[in-house]
Amino acid sequence: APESPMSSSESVKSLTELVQQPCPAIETSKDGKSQESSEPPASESQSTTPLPLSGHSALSIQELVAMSPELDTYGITKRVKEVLTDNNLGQRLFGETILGLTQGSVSDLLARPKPWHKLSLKGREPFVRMQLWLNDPNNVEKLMDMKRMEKKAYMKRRHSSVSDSQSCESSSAGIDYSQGASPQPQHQLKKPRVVLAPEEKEALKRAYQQKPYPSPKTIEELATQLNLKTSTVINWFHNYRSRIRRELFIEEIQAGSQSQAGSSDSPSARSSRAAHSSEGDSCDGVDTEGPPDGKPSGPEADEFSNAAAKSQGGPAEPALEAGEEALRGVRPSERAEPESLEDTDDEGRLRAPRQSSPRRPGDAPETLPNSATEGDASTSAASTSVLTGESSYKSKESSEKSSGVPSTSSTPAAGSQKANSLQSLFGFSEAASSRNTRDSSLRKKKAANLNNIIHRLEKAASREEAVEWEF
DNA sequence: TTAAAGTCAATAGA
DNA sequence: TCTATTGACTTTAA
Repeated sequence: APESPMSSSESVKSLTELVQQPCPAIETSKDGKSQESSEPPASESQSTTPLPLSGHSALSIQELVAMSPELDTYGITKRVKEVLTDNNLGQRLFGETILGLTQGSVSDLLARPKPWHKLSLKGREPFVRMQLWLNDPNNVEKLMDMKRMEKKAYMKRRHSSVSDSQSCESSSAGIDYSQGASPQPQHQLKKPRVVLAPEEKEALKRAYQQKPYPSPKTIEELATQLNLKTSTVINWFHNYRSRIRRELFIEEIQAGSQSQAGSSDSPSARSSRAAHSSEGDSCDGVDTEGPPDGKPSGPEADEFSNAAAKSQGGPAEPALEAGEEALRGVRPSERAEPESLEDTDDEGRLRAPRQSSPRRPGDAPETLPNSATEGDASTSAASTSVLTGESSYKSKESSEKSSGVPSTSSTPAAGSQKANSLQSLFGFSEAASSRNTRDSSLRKKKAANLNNIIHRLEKAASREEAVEWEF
């Protein structure tokens, strides 16, 4: 792969400046950086990928990351996207050669960058690499070269394979994933990807709205009713929570950047209600960023759950419990194989439409997803509510959150601090988002924080451990 | 142990 | 082809 190590000595200092240019990439004089000087020093940290790392070799990427000043992740990704598109460079190439990430990861990263302070050391690495790359005056050129080389290699392979078998020596670009492993017994080892049907997703989202952190029991119920593996449901919740969270991050950033105008009203002052953008219900979930220390933020149970509870008469939780109760009987253990139940679906409980998906292999036959156990239809009042959904959406507003929660972080004190840092980082103030659309999401954030606190409290309580809460 | 964070990699769409 | 999405897996923290 290409290398462009800069003289280590300089790297240290230049790095800081390097890494912090917020603006137009490049321009940094061609000076020291970017000269392909040393290269062998594979460097100490083995873990580090032998990527270009634009210059420098004495320092491992981790070290660079560690000493890197705060970076504007959003700005960086924005610039990277520009440069890539302007030069017709693909994410795959960029990701593999510059970041050491796959295309999908790059796409995700560029589309939904998390704010610097929310990133772990590991998570900051790609951003530092991007910044270094942006500052490399020859960045585009190098990538273009890579592209050419790849193409050449591809052609070569193409030809040779024609006559002969296939000597896949991939391009020097390093695209050859050495999938060592066993060549032949590789068949069935791969299990097909599970693809959740829209209805299933909907059901899960609804469940999430009611309970972002479902109990194992609830998870079991969901899995059973949707005829999914428990692990799939668990994974789904994990993924959804984290994705919702990121969604929020960028929403905030964008809100801030576009509403520079206004406002300084405290987040809590929010009032107008606005419809929430996101697709249908999905995004609602909105969690929030958690406390500075990376705490998770709360689920957003807020609007929906509350609303649901209210509209349906009855607190969501209780209802849920009831539902669980009702569903009891379903074995919460291994359900690797879906026990498809013969029982049909009662009224529309949650329908897990089988047909549409390529579904998992060992999956159960076609029957419809069961409704929980038998008597269920009604029994699971809660589950019904959870799964059927209706309830929730509607009356979202019924409850105006108690406003007391300090935005963004679970602790007021920390909250303000955080707000500040956010502002400086992204140039916006939370307050700014008080505008309509953003409004609701911020409200949700607050609610999320509340929920988060509650969640943690419950957790602590269940453990009977002493926890110090600073609110 | 649990949840979050970070990624991979399959796959859907354009 | 390329990018976006997303279920699953791995690593890291608490």
